[in-house]
Amino acid sequence: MLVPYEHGLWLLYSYFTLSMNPNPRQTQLLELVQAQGSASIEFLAETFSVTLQTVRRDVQRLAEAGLLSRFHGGVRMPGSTTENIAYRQRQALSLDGKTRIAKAIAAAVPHGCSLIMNIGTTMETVARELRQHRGLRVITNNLNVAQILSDNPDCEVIVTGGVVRGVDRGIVGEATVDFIRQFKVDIGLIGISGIEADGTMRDFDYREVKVAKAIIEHSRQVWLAADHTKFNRPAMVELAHLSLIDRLFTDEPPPDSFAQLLEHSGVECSVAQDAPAFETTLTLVR
Amino acid sequence: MLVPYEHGLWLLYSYFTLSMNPNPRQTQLLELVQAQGSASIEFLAETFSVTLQTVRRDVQRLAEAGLLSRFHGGVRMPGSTTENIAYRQRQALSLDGKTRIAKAIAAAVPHGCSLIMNIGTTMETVARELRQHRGLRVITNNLNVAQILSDNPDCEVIVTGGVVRGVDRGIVGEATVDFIRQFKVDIGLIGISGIEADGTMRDFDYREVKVAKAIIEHSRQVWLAADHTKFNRPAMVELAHLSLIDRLFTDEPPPDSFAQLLEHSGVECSVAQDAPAFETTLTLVR
DNA sequence: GGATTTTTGTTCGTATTTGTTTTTATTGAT
DNA sequence: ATCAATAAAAACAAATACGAACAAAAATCC
Repeated sequence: MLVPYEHGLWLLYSYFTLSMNPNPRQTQLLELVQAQGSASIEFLAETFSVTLQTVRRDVQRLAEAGLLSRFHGGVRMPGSTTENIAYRQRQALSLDGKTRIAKAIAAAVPHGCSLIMNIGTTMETVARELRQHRGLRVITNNLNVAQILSDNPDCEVIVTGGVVRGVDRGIVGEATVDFIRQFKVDIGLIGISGIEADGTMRDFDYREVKVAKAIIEHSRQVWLAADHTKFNRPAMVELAHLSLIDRLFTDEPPPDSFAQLLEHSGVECSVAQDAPAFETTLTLVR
Repeated sequence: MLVPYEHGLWLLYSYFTLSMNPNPRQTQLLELVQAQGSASIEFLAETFSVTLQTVRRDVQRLAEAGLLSRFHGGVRMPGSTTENIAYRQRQALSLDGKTRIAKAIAAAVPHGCSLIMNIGTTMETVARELRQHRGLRVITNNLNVAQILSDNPDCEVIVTGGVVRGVDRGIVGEATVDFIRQFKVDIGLIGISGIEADGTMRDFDYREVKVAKAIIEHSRQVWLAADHTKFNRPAMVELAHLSLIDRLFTDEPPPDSFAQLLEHSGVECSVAQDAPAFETTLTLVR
């Protein structure tokens, strides 16, 4: 089953293969790998007194079921590094557009103001661009943003409390929403998963939507960061209508239908298009 | 290779080229660079007993995936060039002792229990050792700990809300204390700046002391991690007396005066001595 | 018991990784 | 600017690991 994720990436969810009936040896193998962290195929074959081929078959099935990850020569525990890697890689995708948006936002943010920033790779890029700003006060539910900005000694970083989501190091949940409600900041910066043709902003995670709503309520101005892939991209959970947004930052001119909509909704749209020469050298194209 | 022409197609393509399956060596290389901040190609080649070319290949892939940045002659952590050098160096300081303590603590922590961990380089090392644990629930005011443990998909990480301190990415302040007061966990793990001869634990930051006090109050057991440099080390703010501690983990037998004191205070003292930390981390695959 | 399905072992062509050598690129100092 | 020293990339070869196809063994079903 193909499920849209972000930036046009598709995740392959195979529910049927995910459920498997492991035999005793496979169960033991799994436990052994969990105990040791990783193991080579050869070691496993010797341990269970079977052929390399048999171990490979076991390992293949267990890996298909997502119970462990394999590498050339052996297997290791799933998740840990790889999930994070996937996220980092996603961050590297269309980095050029994100960086342009981020630079535009950073240029528009005055020194010494207060911000709220939510999750998403775009926000992390913005954080990177804000490292040179002076006297900022930033509230965020994104651990990566917090980490990046805490490098800036002249920036007060406040993180919301709550449960950390492993995939993107975002903090979601009631505690986060309650925390945000304590403040009223100059600018709320939000990233988003998709904007529909009628101007409805949507996201995939309802908990993150709650956070975003709280941010909108507790910011004097709301700025939206959305690269061109976000236009007309479907997402499940309704967040709010575009009219609640003050400014929109994007990397390419939005489709005509949106242009009218933005004007009608009183949204000031900034298109960060042509990158300066030095930026293009950073383009990640291989 | 090719600049995106049809967007979705390029994304899919780059997703596959960028995705990598790190083998244990690559994972450890990454961890080593993360721990030390940077490393030379030559050092890495010697550490892992492989050719310079092999390291270069590993490094190239990791760099392509955006997991580290390379420079002529070596690699460093990606992104933030303003890495907090002083703190990283402190972490590298007596890393061996810290790792031994961390391994001992990790071995003593049962699967599936709840923890609170406070700030300090030792706690980060403990977090690293806890990545393979299952079913943990960890509350921390240390963003680095949160980051490390959020790699573990089977670990619920809860960060306290509040102002992030730039030097060590610790979160201090009233909000943190209030947050901790909501919980009661199995084990409270605390690191500390110094223990005086009379058994008084002290720290440099009064706000962190408040956090530590809250942790002691809201943990069923309190374990203290303190390497040998902490004994008789003066610090300003009084935290508590040793008698509130249940277990002490250290890397060298404490001075005689402390041995009696510990016995008298009912503290179980575990000395994690000569365990070649580096070797064990490098022999994951057999 | 015999037929059928599943699992395991064997062989072989292919792919991946690693080391070696050669060529090209960077760096720092004349 | 030029040159030597060093690092990185490219090209190739050897070793090793992987997957597919098929045969043998074991388990399951009637």
